[in-house]
Amino acid sequence: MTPQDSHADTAARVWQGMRAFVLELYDRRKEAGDALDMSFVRAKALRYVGLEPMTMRQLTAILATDAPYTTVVVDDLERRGLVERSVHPGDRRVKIVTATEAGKAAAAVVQAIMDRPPPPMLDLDPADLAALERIIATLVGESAPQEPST
Amino acid sequence: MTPQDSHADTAARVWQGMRAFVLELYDRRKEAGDALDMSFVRAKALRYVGLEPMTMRQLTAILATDAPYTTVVVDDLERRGLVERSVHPGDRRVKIVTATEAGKAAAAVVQAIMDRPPPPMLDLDPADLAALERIIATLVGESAPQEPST
DNA sequence: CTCAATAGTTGTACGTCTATAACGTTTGTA
DNA sequence: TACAAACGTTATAGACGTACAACTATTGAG
Repeated sequence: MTPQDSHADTAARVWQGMRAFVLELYDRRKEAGDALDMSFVRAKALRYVGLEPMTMRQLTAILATDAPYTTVVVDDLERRGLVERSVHPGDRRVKIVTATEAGKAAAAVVQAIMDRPPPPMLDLDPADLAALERIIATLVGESAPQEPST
Repeated sequence: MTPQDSHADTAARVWQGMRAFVLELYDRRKEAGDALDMSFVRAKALRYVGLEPMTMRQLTAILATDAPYTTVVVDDLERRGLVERSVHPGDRRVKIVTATEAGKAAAAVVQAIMDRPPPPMLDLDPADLAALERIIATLVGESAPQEPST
């Protein structure tokens, strides 16, 4: 907060702090992968499929990869008995990926690791946490459309 | 905010929202790499070396990789004329990596891309932004020690 | 001086992810 | 019926990152 501190300067500083908090101090991606002995992309795929069955195409979009790699990932998860493929009733071209019971359990493990709030966040006093919740909701809500592509 | 909403539940929800904001909506790592036509790890290395010269060992710690890969990364940056190696005066085992002028310029590009605040953050009203700055400072400040290793 | 420890490099192997082309199957349309 | 489009798979090549072993040069302690 220097004398000439502009709104944009403050925003930049806040953004840097938030990035450091999420990416440097409490990035759980490695931990999630290690817990299931698989790469993070596979764990991420399983996490989403565990929430609800989806098509290969939808999964490809979530993983932000291409179709062939999604095949590889789902092949691997299927070999581990964590997901199953079935044909979409009504369009036999489409495959639906569903988590097995074991898959849902593993997905829940990933979810728990990712969602576990960092200690400093738990240490916030209730008023600050409530304020933060409201502001984060604003940020995320306003971001429905992805960032304009570069 | 359900009737039985606990502090921990709220924190978990806020954490998820913050993660989504940083990692899903405004992850700039790919953009940074593309801008310099190099992998993100190289861009990250350059960004830090651009701030201040450091030893290979320090750079290895920042990149969270091992020494051999740091050698590969610095070799590449050196081949591009973006950094230079020099011997540490006082300990000839140690090499100091310094950004050239071109390297500093490229580092600034990366820095600018990473630090550019997302539009929704700029759209916050000043009071909310100030509150957010204070809370983020608390979170990051309290996080000096890394998360207890798994 | 001797020797263990440190910093960095070289080489190798592997898992992971990206990207592209080609293919079979199925669908919907002309 | 013929044909273009969509969905998923197979195959391949290559960049990227991780991990480990072995090596040189240098330093500092005994």
